[in-house]
Amino acid sequence: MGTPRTDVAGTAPRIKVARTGAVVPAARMGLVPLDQILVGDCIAALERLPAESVDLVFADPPYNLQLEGALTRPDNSLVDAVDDDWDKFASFADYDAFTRAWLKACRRVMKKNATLFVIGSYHNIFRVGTALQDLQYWILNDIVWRKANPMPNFRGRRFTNAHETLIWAARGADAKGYTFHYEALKAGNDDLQMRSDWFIPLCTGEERLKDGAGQKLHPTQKPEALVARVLLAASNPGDIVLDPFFGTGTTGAVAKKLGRHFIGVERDPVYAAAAERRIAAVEQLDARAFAAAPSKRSEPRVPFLALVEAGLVKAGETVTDEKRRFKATVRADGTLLVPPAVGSIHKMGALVQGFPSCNGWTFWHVERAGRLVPLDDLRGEIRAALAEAA
Amino acid sequence: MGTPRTDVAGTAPRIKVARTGAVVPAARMGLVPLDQILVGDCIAALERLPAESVDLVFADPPYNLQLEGALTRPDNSLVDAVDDDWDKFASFADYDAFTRAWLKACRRVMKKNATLFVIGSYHNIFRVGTALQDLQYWILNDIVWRKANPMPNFRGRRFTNAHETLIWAARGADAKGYTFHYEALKAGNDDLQMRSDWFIPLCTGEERLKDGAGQKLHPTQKPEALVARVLLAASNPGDIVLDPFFGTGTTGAVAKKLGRHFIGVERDPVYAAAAERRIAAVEQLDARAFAAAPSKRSEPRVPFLALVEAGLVKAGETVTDEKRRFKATVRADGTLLVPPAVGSIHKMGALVQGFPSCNGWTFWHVERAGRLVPLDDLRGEIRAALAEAA
DNA sequence: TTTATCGATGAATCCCATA
DNA sequence: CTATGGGATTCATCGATAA
Repeated sequence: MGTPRTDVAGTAPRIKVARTGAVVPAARMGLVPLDQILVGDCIAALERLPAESVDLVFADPPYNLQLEGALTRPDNSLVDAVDDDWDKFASFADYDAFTRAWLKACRRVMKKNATLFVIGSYHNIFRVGTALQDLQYWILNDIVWRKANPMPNFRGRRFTNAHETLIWAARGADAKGYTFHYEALKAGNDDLQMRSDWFIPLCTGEERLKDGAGQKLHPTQKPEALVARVLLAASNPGDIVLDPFFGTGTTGAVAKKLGRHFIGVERDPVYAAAAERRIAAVEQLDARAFAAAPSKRSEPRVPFLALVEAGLVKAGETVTDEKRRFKATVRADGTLLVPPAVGSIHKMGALVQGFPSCNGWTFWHVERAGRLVPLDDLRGEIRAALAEAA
Repeated sequence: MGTPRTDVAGTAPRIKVARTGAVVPAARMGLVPLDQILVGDCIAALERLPAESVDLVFADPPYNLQLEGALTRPDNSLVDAVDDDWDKFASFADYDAFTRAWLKACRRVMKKNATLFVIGSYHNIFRVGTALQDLQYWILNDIVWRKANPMPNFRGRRFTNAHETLIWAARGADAKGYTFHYEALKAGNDDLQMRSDWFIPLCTGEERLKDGAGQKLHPTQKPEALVARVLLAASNPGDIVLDPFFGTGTTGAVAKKLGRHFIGVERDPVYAAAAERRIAAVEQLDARAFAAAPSKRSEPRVPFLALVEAGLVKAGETVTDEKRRFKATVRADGTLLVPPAVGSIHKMGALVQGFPSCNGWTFWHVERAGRLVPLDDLRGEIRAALAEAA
């Protein structure tokens, strides 16, 4: 992981993974231990982090699988199921208490516009979702991870359990400013909106961490592609991503690759050590491969008046809609005249159509070289000139 | 619906839909009102049914959507939202109380090996799942209904909400003898196990019931294909299927088609009357047609992002056209960078050529073993892998 | 008659910076 | 805090209408 960094230069609290298994003291209050793994209890570690300090949470909590007895394949080979102690809870009440505790601790640490992803299966996700709602989180989507290659149902008594569910939630209903790279996701998806069902293969092969005996090191290692899509969708380069159930560090590896910071919390020092080795071997991608793409919403605002002042549209010129059903006259002050009304390009577009609102940039057109050109194209020329000057 | 039948021949309690809106007395205790609609409160009606009398429950309860303000499409048309009184609850606590009451009433009526399906969205399904578990139901699967044609996200602030969730649960963990037509489903699915994600279109067109003015009669009518798959999977001909939120009778129509009996409970006499007319017009299919219908398989759409996620193209890699006149950089989110522009492989192909459109799959190439390979070939590899996995 | 175009619509928790 | 107003935002499908 290289040199640990904090948000206060030169005062890094030197928190390191404890290969010995001892729980080391976490960050001193007020400091954010960037790109580090805190070994120890999840809730205690979270409580030591400063409030409102992380931009995104990715959580892969214990699923509370209620497996009774061993599961065998048709050839009588044993299915290596999740039977670890950390996945055992005495009752739903215990699981709920645990769930609410860590969700509450995460919420305190989240910045106002941070969001949280939790992944789970039908064993636990309903309890997680209920807890989220009860704790005033605001669900934005549930997302289905459709597995390309799920484990078949060997007994033939149920549908193949071919998916897991992620819940994406904001800190509250009023947190409207969360990060969502809508345009980039759409562009990467053949120019169609990214849907709530994601088709991604399991984590297998080389990506899957193995122990010395060639056995899988962690029973539920998630594919990097899944975590990458989460980080690309809902965080920016330089953001801080918290993973309270760090495991073997998939979140850390993806965060480093994509130029995000991470904070990992992991109880098991063996997993934490494996995660540290794994992340140390990861190289960050070329910054151009993950830099925030320019989105229309983030582009500089250009008032219509600027087009008139630049001479791209002349005062006194007529603008029309695409089908020439409506027209208006450009005034020297950057307003439009639709006799007797005068107002912005948006207000006048809305007025002539009888709509409550309208995007005047795309609605109104001017004739150039015998063709109708939307004002938006002329605005693009101004923006290009601005970008060149900068 | 023809002649009402009961499980005690000759003693039918003559319960009929009340077109007047009055709640008619339901079955006398001990009798099961087959193929009839009980008009009135769901829980009261269920409590009048004999214990352990139905084989399957399909429930489509209110979702508690909690919609505020109006939503308009980009063309300024208004989205016809679900704003009915029956979907309004004062709080999660109220919704939970309602949910637990009807689930408890259903459980009493279910035979020992009966199962129950509930459908919902992220607004309510987590609360339903939690209630199921708390009431000692045993979840067998959660199932994702992937919508072929969901409504888009018009504001670009979330993922397209393209699915709903069904929970399939047995009466208890000890109920091992439930009906599941594993072989039939597999045979109807190209000899592949039926997975937990189902791809089915919305209920539109002719199937959608309309009122006199041509408007949809019910705001949330479910597609028959969805209900048919449920009934074919988890019931036998002659079985009794209970739907406590009958609406316009999709469950009844499908049950009749497939030779199952139904019991419907519906509060709204207008919906109940429409359901009765609808079901009366349905004809039972030839018994040989009851076998699971084969599902349509369409060639999967593979977005460019999938190639990046699979590592077939690396983030940061350069792509060029066949004659190496233009180049672009692949980004981790599946977009291309042609500084300073970022967009889909198609948009960027069009941009560099100055064309209005371009097929990025055939235009852009990557170098492999010293030769330029079109992206389309790499997409072919993904498709081949998908076909092999299937 | 066939094909192209246009309009309508679906369980939706759907904007945000500035004053 | 609220109010204002600029301006950003859609996919698959079905049916009616036009060519």
